[in-house]
Amino acid sequence: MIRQQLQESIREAILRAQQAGDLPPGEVPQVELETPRQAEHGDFASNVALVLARSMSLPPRRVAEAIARHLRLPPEKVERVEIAGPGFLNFFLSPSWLQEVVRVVLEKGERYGRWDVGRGIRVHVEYVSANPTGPLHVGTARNGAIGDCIANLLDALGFEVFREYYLNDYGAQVLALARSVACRYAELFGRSLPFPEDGYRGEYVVEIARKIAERDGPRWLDAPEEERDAYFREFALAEIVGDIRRTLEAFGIRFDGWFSEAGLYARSDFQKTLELLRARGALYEEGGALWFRATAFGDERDRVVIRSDGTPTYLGGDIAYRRSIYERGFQRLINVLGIDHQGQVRSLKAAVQAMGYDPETLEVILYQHVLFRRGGESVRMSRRAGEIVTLQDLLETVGADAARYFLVMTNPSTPLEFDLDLAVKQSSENPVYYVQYAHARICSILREASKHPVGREFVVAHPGDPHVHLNEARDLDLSTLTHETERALMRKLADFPDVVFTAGMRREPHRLCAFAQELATAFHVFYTQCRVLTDDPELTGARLALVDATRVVLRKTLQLIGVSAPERM
RNA sequence: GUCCCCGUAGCUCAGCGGAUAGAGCGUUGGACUCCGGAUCCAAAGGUCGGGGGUUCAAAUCCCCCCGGGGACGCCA
Repeated sequence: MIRQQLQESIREAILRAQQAGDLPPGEVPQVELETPRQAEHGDFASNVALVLARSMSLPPRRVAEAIARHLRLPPEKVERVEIAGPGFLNFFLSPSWLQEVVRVVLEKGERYGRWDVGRGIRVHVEYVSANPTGPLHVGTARNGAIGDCIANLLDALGFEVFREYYLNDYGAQVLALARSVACRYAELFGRSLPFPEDGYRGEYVVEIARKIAERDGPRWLDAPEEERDAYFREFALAEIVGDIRRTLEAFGIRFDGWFSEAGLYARSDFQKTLELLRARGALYEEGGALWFRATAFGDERDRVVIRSDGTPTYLGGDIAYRRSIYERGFQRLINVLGIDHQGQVRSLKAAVQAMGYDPETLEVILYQHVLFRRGGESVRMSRRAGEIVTLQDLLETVGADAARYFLVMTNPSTPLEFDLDLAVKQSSENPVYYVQYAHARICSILREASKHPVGREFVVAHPGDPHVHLNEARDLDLSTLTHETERALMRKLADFPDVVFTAGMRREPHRLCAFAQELATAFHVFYTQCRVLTDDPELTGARLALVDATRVVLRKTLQLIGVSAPERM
C-alpha cells in the first residue's frame, strides 16, 4: 500500500541522513503522511522535518532538504518531491504507481482493503441488546447500525468477530410483561385483572394475548397465578424475540449468538461470579444487600449486586455476563451502548478488573441519541406510554439502506437529528442513493460494454447471469489512464485500505460514508469527462479496468456500511 | 454539586496539531444529438460559542466561562 511504502522510505532516508552525518543522531519519530487539501501540494505531504527540526535545533527547511537528498524513490513510483512552505515534504506520485492500484484492486477483488492486524484475536461485539419487552424501537436503530458496522470493520481488520445480543429475559420487567399480557387476555373474555403498575400498554401486548386466546381458549383464566405468569412470560418472550429477530434481519443484522440472562441463573454462572468476587475480597454485606466493592477498582461508589429482597440487580447480571464472555475465550469485549448508559462504564470496568481481567480489554462505545423529528417537532417515544415508533416503522418508511447509511453517517459521539419527513420525502436525494447510483451506473457501463464492438473484447457476459465481468486485467496496458479525473479516481481507490484501517481502529464507522461519497463523486466526475467505450481498444480496456476496480471498492465500502450495492436502480 | 459528550455555512454534518476550514441539502445561474440527468459545473454563504494559554503552526491540545444534551439508584 502506497502510504506505508512512503512512510517507510522517509524513515529510511532519515536514518541514512543521520549515518551520513547530514542530520544529527536521535530517535526518528512516527512519520505522519497527510493528504493535502490542494493539488499543488502533491498527493501526500509529510511534516516530519518540522517535527525533527525542534529536537535537532535546525531550521526545518534544512532538515527537509537533508531528508529529500537521501530519499530513494524510483521514478516509476514518485515523480518528484518538493520542499514547500515552512518545511513540508510534498510527494507527487507517478501515474504508473497509481495505475498499479487498479491492477491490485482487480487482482485482490473482495480482499482488497483487508488487513491482518487482528489475526488470532477473538473479539466479542455486543450490540442492540434491547429489552425483549416489546418491538424494537427506533432509538436502538443507531446502536444496531453502529455496532454492526464496527463488527464488519473489525472483521476486515482480520479479527475473529462474534456478534451477540444479550437478552434481558429475567426479572421484574418480564414479569410485568407477562401480567400485562394476562390482563389483555382476561379482557378478551370479558374479565378484568388489575393492570400492572409498570405494565406495557402497546398494541403488541393485545396481539400476543389474542394469540394465546386463539391457541388455548379461556383455560388460563382460572389457572394458578404462578403457572399462568410462567407460561405467559415464555410465550410473550418467544413472540417478541421472534419479532426482534425478523426486524433486525430486515435491517441487515444477523447475530452469531443470542445470550439469555435467565440462563446465567439457570446455569449458576451468576453464583460462580459471586464466588469469584468473594474469593477476591470484592464483596460485602450491608443492610441485607450484597455489595460489590467497586470503589476499590476506581468506581465512585460501591454497587449492590443482590438486593435485600434477594433478587440480583441489573449490574449483577451484567458482571456475570461479562465473565461468561471471557470464560468463552474472547480476548476483547466491545459493547455498544447509548449515552444514557455512561454511568455503567466505570462499574463494569471495575468489575472486570475485580475478577482479574484487564479492564482495557473491555471497550464501551457510547453513542449519542438520535433525535427523530416529524413535522418540525421532535418525536417523543415512550414504549410504556404505548406511543411506539418502531424500527419496523422506520424500515417501512425510509428503507433499510437509507436508514443504515443515515445512522452511521455521523460520528457516534455526535448527536444525530433524523428528520423522518425529510427522509421519506427526499429519499431519492439521500446520499446513499448517490453512492448506489455510481455503482449501478458502472454495472450499466459493463452491460453496455458487452454489446460494444470494442468493449466486448474486454468483458465476459455469462448467459443467465446479470453480471458482466471484466476479463483478466493482468495483460492490460493501463498507461493511458492519465486524465486528471482518472488520476483523482485512482487516488481514491488507493486510499481505501487506509480508510478501513482508521475507521476500524478508531471505531469510527462514519469515515466509511465520507469515503463512499468521495469515491462516488470521483467516479461521477470522471464519467462526465471521459468516455469509457471508445473506438480505441487500449483506452477502452484501461478505462473498463478502472471502472470495474471502482465498482469493486464501492461495493466493498457499501457492504462494510451494511448497505446493498444494486446493479440497477 | 461532580463527571461525560456536543457547539463549525440558512439546515444536517465532516475536518487526522499543519499550508487558502470542507461536503450534502437549500438558494441562484449554467451543461451532453453519444456509455443511466438519481449526474456534472459555477456562484453566494464562516468573528470554527466566548476569552486566555501552549506551539514555528490551534477548529484540533490545556484552563476558565456561556449554551445544549446526558450520567451520578437496593430502576432497567
